[in-house]
Amino acid sequence: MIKITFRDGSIKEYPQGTTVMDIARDISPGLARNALAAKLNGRKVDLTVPVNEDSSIDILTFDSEEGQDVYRHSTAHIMAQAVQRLFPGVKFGIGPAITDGYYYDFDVPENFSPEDLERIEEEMQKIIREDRPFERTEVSREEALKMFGEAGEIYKVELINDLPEDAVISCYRQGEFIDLCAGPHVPSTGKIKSVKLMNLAGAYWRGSEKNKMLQRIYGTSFPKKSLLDEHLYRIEEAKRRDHRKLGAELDLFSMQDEGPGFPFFHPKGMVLRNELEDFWRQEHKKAGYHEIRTPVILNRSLWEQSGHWDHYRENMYFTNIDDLDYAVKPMNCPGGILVYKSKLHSYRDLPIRLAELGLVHRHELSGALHGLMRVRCFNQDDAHIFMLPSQVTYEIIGVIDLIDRFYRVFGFEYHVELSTKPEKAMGSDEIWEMATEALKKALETRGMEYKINEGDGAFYGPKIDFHLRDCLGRTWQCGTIQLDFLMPEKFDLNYIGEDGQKHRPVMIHRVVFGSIERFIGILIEHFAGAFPVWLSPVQVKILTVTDRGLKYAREILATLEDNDIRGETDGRNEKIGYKIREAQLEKVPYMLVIGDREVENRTVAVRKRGEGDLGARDLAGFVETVKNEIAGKC
RNA sequence: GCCGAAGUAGCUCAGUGGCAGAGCAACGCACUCGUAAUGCGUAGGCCGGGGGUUCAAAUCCCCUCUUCGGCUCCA
Repeated sequence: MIKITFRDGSIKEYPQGTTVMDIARDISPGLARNALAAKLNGRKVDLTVPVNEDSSIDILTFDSEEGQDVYRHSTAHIMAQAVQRLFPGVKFGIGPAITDGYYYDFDVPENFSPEDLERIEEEMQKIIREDRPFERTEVSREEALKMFGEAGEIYKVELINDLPEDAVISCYRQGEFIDLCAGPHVPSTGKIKSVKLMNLAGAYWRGSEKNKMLQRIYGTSFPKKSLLDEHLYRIEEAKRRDHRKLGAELDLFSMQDEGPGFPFFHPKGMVLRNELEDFWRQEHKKAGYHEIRTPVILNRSLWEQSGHWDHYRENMYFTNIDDLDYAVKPMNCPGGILVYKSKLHSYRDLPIRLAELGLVHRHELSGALHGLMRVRCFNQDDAHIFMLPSQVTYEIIGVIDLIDRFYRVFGFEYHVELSTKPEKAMGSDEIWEMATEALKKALETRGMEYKINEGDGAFYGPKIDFHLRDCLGRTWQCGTIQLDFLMPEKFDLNYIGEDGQKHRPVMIHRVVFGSIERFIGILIEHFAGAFPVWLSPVQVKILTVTDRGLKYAREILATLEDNDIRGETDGRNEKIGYKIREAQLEKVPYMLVIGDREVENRTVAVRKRGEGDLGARDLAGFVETVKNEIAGKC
């Protein structure tokens, strides 16, 4: 007998050689039905493996991410099989599970069409109905190379050759289809219920543009139709909230052919933007920052000195003035540094926190542009903190607190990642080590959990990234804190210490919103355009029932304006239902319906977005309510 | 930048070689109306741009720009 330890810590005995499936069946028929694969002593395995020694077992179902991965990966194999049936001679790339689905890369002479996807999906249904078992075989490297080599599977051969010496090479077969695969897989193709092919895209073999472009088909699958429907609904919802669509509908901003990647902000977009910036200025003033503004175009020599010329040139724009080379700034730091250097500093002055809503330009690949989320010019809510080495941890914690305060106001949750030295980096390993440790220490002092991203830092220093989560569960990188021991060196920054000697300050680069443009894009999608009152371009819309209400409507508007409430009047000759519908589509938080009754009683009939008709009340009380909501950033 | 798709009225879209269309929006007129679309009428187009094929091009071919979906990159 062998002892099996379950996830909950309970232990049970089984005869040696009992399969994982048998064990699942023994626990409950329901679990056996839902079981997809298992983790045996932490290693993912098929349900068919026999257990020969005391082990811990975790049965994987669709409820866990790992279970979903197995499920989707098996679906990817089914898709590959379908493609092989319909397109003989296809060569296979890779076909992993990804968040919410899977993909498989194919090398086919002709590009797939949307109709092909339908055919492939139908063929997949057929394979599922055939309920073919997934069978695992382990082969030697030679056998594997021979098998895939003879089949002309050049990509698989490349993969096999790149496997480490000691790797166990396994293949999975379902029916006539066999694929190189580490597994595990669901027991049989019939286990897959609802499949859907989502879209089609080109993708380079191994992600390198030096390699051949393969055809990638994305798909997803779920054990229940209702789950698939829910997923499709979420995608629809994301589409419905697309900031590019809402941005046009709500007249916030536009993109023009004359400036690809350079957004145009319209009056209503500017209201939103200015609210964000006002809030930002208030908070930064409170946190001890001083605002500066530095030029957009600066001399080449500055960029050579900062290292951007060597490390960032491909993303920069250049110009020539009076026969001298200039660059359009892609970052604000050199400008901030020049401000610091413009006078002598005492250790008593430090830390100096210089904030700048700086307009930067970066040459992004044309294919990467995406609404406000990926643009070629944007405003960073930047700041550079110059400090004593002894102040580093305290300052970093201060920035973390500031960022935390901001995200709470918008109702965003977030997580933190720490990025370390990249390949293209300046400076010695020792400096990087020191800077990275300082960031870790700040995170740990504040008791924050974090994930490490090896090699993902900026070229001048390691960084902490803040990833916020929107209401659809998507994450966006916004805030970052980057520690920099290098720029102070390059620019020979110093301060006069207690000893009267020059010393080198340490520098932090940090942003909270990241890019104002992108943050606005995120807000649009997060709120589906229905902004909280304090951010709404129009906070109150006054709707007259007949033109007898016009005079009173103007009085109301004046009162709103006196109270710093953004109002608008709709006095057109239209039915009230029509005006309400329009204001509703504009997502205005409050409407005031003004008919004869209101004119007579000097009241306003309030209609609130999302709640409907709230009835009549006096104007002063309504103004108070709205003012309080604005002040409370509701 | 690369692969694929698309670009027709302000918006959403129809129009596959023979007179450029619809709905919504806009404008005009009538209706003075109570919580998500009143009716009638009018106007609106270099069919993204350039070149070519053709008696004839929104439509076929070439180039180019932009957008969209990906790859890649990142705030």
